[in-house]
Amino acid sequence: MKDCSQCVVRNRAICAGLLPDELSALGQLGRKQMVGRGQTVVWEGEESLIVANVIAGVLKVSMSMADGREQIVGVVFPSDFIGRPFGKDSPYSVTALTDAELCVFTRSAFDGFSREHPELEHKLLRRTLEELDRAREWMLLLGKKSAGERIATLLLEMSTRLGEQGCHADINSLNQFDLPLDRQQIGDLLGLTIETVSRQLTKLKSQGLIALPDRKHVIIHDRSRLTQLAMAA
Amino acid sequence: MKDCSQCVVRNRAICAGLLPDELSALGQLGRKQMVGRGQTVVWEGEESLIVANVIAGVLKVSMSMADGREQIVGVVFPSDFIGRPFGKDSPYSVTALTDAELCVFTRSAFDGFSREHPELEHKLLRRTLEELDRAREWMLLLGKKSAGERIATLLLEMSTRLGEQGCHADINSLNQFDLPLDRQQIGDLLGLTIETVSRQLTKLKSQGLIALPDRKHVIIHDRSRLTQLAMAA
DNA sequence: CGGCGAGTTGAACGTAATCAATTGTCGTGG
DNA sequence: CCACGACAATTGATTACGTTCAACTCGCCG
Repeated sequence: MKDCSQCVVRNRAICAGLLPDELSALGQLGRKQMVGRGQTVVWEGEESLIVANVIAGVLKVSMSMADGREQIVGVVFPSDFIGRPFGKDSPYSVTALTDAELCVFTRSAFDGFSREHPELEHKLLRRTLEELDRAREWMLLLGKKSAGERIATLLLEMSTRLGEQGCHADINSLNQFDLPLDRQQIGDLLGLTIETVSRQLTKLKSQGLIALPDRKHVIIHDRSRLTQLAMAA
Repeated sequence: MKDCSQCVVRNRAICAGLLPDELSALGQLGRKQMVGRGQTVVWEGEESLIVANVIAGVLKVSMSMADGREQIVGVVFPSDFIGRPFGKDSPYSVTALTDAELCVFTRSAFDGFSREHPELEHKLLRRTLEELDRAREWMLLLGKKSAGERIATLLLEMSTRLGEQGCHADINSLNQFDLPLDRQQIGDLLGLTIETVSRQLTKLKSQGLIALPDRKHVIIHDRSRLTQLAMAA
């Protein structure tokens, strides 16, 4: 990779905070890679060969059962880190939900580099702790929330996480976004079927809390009521 | 704390691998604390004041909703690490399921120490990555598995995690253990009600796969069939 | 205009939740 | 040692939520 100093996620990814010479050394190890929507870059159960920073796009992290049932266990956005460092095999797959751009490292090179650069490991630790918090929050959703609560939670979560991306000229952009997931994927993320997802979305629409101009676009009209719905019956 | 060199979890906890002088410096910061069954040492939503290594006993990590619904998002055993470093508030509670013994640090002291000792942070990172793997595995369970599959998975998971504890003279100890959870807690961990937990256990018993001599004790008779049950319909 | 895939809507079903009653277990005190 | 009370667990009957199966609609592209 030529130059990290112009990277669009340089201030938010785990590379942030590295000294200039450290950054250029890391840059030598990485290469940019474009991945198309639907393309899988890490395979569940396979040897963990690569890790990467997400520069652009949205990807899903998923696990599946022998008979094909699939659970999405994470959604990653620009500046997030993907892959499983320090482990022989990857316990999950990573697949692009939109066209995406990655900054890819071989796992062995990254593992070695990070052991020699505590600041990088520290950033990675913080990120992993945050990811664990999110995973546990989602366990609460999957274990205890009703279908309606799940959908409301998803919309709010997507709103904030997509919102963290750019700096927003207007507040409205928080309440208006494109879902990077289709109905099946929403179901796989929430532990519901497409039919239930569809019905719950229709319900929210008919209650006037949201609008759905097209299949991907969401407009949140009543954020506070949606928040109430997300947290209690 | 006097002396880490005699600690029963010294080879397995994150302290393992520290140099002797590092270890004694860390030991100065920690103190042993006994906690009784049912006692909570970290509160969800409160300031994250302490972190700790588990020396003995079993504890649950849990999150709850405004109306009281509770989800257990983790179960921790001796040598495991608890608490939320590098974060103002703890997003979850930690409560003893059995009488337990902890090696407690103030979070601020631990945060500072670990930033100066990359080896410690590295161990913590590996552990956090493993915990994240487990959380995601559990998301698959909560999102996609049937009640029967969940119970089978739990029994196997408990068997192996309790088994990692001691070195076993005989193989049978893997197939025979005491559940540190009551039925309500099993329900809160699996996203089921006590009644469903009870019915599924009774079913496994009547099929001869397991025996339940008393409320806590479990004997696994047919491990392979239980494994099959845990993974597919 | 036709056909295909994604999404929505409807009807019937099934799994687990809920409500309710009973049994079992453990700790305490007679 | 047994009787008692309190709580945990089991079992049964009913309900409800989400799933499943199926038909239909919409938008898009050839």
